[in-house]
Amino acid sequence: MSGERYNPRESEPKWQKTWDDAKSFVTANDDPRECYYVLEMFPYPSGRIHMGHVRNYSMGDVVARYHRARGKNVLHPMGWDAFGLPAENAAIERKTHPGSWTYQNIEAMKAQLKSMGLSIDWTREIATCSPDYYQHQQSMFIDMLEAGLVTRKSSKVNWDPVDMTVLANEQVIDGKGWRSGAPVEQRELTQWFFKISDFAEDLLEALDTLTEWPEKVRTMQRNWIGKSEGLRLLFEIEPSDKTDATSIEVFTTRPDTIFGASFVGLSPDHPLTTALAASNPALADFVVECHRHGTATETLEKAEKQGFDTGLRVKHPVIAGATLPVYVANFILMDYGTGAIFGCPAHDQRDLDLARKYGLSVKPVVLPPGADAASFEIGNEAYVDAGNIFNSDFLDGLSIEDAKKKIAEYFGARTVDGKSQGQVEVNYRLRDWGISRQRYWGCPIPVIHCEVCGTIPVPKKDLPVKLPEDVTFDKPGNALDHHPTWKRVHCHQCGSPARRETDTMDTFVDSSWYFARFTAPHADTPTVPAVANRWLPVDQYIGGVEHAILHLLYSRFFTRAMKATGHVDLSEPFKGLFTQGMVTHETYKSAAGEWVNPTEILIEATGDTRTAKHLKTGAPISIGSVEKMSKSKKNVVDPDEIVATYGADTARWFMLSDSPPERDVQWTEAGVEGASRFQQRVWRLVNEAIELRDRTAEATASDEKEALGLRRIIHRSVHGVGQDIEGLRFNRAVAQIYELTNALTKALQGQTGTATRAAILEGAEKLTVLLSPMMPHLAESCWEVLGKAGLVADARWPEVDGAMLVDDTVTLPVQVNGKRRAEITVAKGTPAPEVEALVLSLDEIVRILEGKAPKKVVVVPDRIVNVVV
RNA sequence: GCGGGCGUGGUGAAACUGGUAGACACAAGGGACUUAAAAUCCCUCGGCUAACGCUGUACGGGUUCGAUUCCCGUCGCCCGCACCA
Repeated sequence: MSGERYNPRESEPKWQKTWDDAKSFVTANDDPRECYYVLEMFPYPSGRIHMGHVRNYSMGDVVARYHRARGKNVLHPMGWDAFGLPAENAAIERKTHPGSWTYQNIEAMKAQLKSMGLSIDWTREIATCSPDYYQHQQSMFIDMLEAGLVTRKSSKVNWDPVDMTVLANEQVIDGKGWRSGAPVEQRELTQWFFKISDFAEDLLEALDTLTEWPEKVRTMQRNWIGKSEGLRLLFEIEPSDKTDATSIEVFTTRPDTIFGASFVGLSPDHPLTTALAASNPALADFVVECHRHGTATETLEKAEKQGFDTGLRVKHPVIAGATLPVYVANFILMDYGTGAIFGCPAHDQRDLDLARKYGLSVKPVVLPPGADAASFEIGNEAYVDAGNIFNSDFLDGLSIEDAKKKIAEYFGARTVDGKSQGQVEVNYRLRDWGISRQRYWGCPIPVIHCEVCGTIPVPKKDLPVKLPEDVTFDKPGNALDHHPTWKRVHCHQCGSPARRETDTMDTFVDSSWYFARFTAPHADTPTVPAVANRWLPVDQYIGGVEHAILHLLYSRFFTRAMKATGHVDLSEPFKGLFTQGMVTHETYKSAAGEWVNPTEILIEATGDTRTAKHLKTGAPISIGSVEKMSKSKKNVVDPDEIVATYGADTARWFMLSDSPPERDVQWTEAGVEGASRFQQRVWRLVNEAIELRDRTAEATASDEKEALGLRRIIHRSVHGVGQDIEGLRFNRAVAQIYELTNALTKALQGQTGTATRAAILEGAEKLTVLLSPMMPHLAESCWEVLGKAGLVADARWPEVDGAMLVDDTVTLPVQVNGKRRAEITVAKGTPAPEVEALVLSLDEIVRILEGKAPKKVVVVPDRIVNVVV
């Protein structure tokens, strides 16, 4: 037995079947033990898993198996984020149905995930494209519609001309569609929206309660919500024949600078601009010009500030008799605040750029600390920092904060057009979540448009509104809309002809509640609240940081909306969040500059230099930088091949070793081989250890002491590995397991006594359990060899003997002036004066002191000694 | 520009609340076993030095008996947001 190498190809499928047959990972909702819910972000069924999945699911599986070993009732499900555009694209390319393509991919990926030996409860598997799932989403949509959490409104939307669909603001990155990469256009469409902005304040404030989330993600969400407090302020328009409007409302966060105002600015999309442009062709041209730049130019920041003088003037609200010009300016956004501002060039860079260009006045009203009020001037840079107000009549001398308060009170007490002139207001950058998508492969929005009754929800008894099967994709655009009959219905209320809504929901809706559905995946209601409330929030959620805003913010909103409609009784879906790093690999290029896959090349190393050549042609290949694995750079490694060659345990182990999980990890051939070697080492160790049982032992004097030392290491490892797994420091857990293995291997070589042999056997057994969350198949094989009953998958995490963690002696480093010169071993807790005396009698210290008395001796008991001379 | 993070050997990295810098692994070099290879085992491995030693955690200062860790400044890299009034 011991001579045989461990063969993962035989053993891994065997144990996977054993777990399946024993239903080892099926979780019962009525299990009374403490619950623990661990979830990895579910995958899009692209057809193949990649190394990023291997890393993600390995981490989740370690957490799941560890907590199961700690005696908890663990929920660890898996499903498929199965709606979305790639299926439609595949349908066009291959003339198949998006559904059949998707389900084939699911089968293929499921087989791959199963080969990884994950402790997943597959009885809870869900696919969001199944009516079993999306009917509940439709049902909740209706609940939310009735609760006033959904609206339909006409708005300017981001239109992706390649995917021919609408995108949410969050899905536009650098002016391009997040998926297609095409420059996004602006269009006016009637859309369905979730009223996420109603929850802006709550979503912002609750971030503080998410203490187990990375600070980075919380910051990103905070910025995205973008809260700003300011003042809505009315400017009176001087009577003019150009307009009937009597006032302009602006939003400002700097009302303290009102005395420095030199113009009022309007967005090119402001209603007043539109009205003025109707009778002013030059202004109309200017607006068109702004739009051209607004969408086509990516580098908005570099675009020059431009303005157009409308000829209107407004009364200066605090300087009697003064008036200000009204400009339309290209940098003012319609969808923030009121779409109008007042410009204070001295203290805002954009305003300053505009003022310099058109010769408007620049009057400083905030004096930097230490500056001289008489001589202070603004050059080409606006002053935006702290200071005291000056040049501002009744605000003079106040701090910015105090001036803001005072001026708000001042305007609050005055009226323009019968309204309060100034109102304190909080603004958010977060917009409502537009969910209409003009696509077939998504969850149908369950409403109809009746000629008589208007837009009304489909009755719940008629759900699901199923997607038609017989669709064609020969025309661009929405196949659902093109379907000859699907959308034609009769109103369930009045019987009049009606039209089904042909928009489907953004796929981010699907992923906003799947974690709740997993708690009762077969229920005939969206959730079973009592069950969901018991499992949720997810204790540990693990996934990529690329979802820091979109998915995580939507899920937080949706959970609140589900709470408002009685489907769950909590607000925050994810208690602990962990964002893992990417998997990277070296890149390779041929002389012709084409990317080459790692499997096609041969690397030769001589000393420290590595060269590569093509496996077949022998042509030289240049080794490039380390990049995220991607198809385009061909630096991908296929998990299937790795599992076939080395086994799943090796792949899992390597993905957990070396790099901290939140950082990127580099996939290397040498690294995998190291992991594979370790697998064999453990196998050999366990097999050799077991032979000790059959041999007679000799008694030696040092035996007891050696055994105790070994047992200390064993217990420290059990303790440390557990701590590291709980803290998700998998790389350190791995390092500790290496140390334990090294110690046991060494002990095995020299052992002679009974006690040491017993300790080695104890170590082999505990090592097996420590290993089981990471290399579960190997651990089962070792468990079997050790002759233990049952499965290690069901074994309890070893108890730590607290006495083994504390040593009764301690070795203190002895420093002289902060440099280590000697060490001294004393009983733990030896008082400082005693230690000092011992240290001063050390040969090394006596030699260095040369008879002189030390200036000072610092003794930190059980830690360190520092002699200062 | 704003916000956040990071900078430690040839490489990935450890170092708990300020207390022996480089655990653990990879790579490299040397040796043992072998007809040979693979596998395995042993040794070396931050820099300078023959050695005693000296020096070293991006760089420059500071606090401290003692700093990878705390503070100030500089440089570099990464990520997010970006005309948000």
